[in-house]
Amino acid sequence: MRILTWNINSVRLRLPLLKKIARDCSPDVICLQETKVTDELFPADDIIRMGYSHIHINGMKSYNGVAILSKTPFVRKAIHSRAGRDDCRHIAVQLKSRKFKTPVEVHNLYIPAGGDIPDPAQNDKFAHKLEFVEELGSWFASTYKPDYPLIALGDFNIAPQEHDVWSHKQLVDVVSHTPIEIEKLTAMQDKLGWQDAIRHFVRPEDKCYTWWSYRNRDWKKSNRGRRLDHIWLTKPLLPHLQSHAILAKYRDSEQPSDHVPVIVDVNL
DNA sequence: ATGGTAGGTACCCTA
Repeated sequence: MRILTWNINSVRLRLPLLKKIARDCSPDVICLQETKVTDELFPADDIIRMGYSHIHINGMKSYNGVAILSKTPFVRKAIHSRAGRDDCRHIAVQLKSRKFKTPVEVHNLYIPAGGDIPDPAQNDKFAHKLEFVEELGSWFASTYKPDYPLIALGDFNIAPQEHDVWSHKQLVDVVSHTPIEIEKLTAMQDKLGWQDAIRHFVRPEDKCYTWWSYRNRDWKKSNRGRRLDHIWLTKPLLPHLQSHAILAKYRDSEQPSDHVPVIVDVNL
């Protein structure tokens, strides 16, 4: 089973690129963030014609929005509110599995970016981000056991490790890489024993990015990236993890997203 | 130290 996650930054604008990516690497399940569209205006017909006839969406006007597109049917679908808001940042589906008695659950997450000032007292958006991660961690820990087969993926808007950013020293006070966010994300990870599927393949001393700002003249030349997009698995899935890919070449597309797709192959 | 670009929407917000 090939699973792809991508912050698409407008599904309507980037539908042609989504079609190309789907043709190029034929994922079984596609998880999108920042679709920026209401469910009524979601381009479902095009996506069904691409072969993804099972669609679970939760979108709103202008901001946020998540979608899961699948070639195979869902056992169940869910929409979750986080931090007291219905702002379309967390949906989940269950997929049938031959390896496990229970279905495998996929959680598609768009964690708040958190604004510019890394102080929850001064910046409501940063306070919201911290609250979101904390609540999400408690919810996962109280809802599931560590031996349940779960996948959590999406745009986490946090680059936790030193080599998940181009300069640890220069970004230590920049939202996405501050100690407080990393502490919250790591606490969430530890509560359920989540395994970082990408770092399973990429050594901690090797730089690894999934996002390059639009605000650089030449993203490749300056290479000031961050690893904001993640795929996590609970421990029972780890022996079935086959491979990964970070599709950085799509950052060079015409009208690219600032994020690139991330893929894992898991034997389900 | 600053401002750089992109998308959606409605003349400004979020990233």
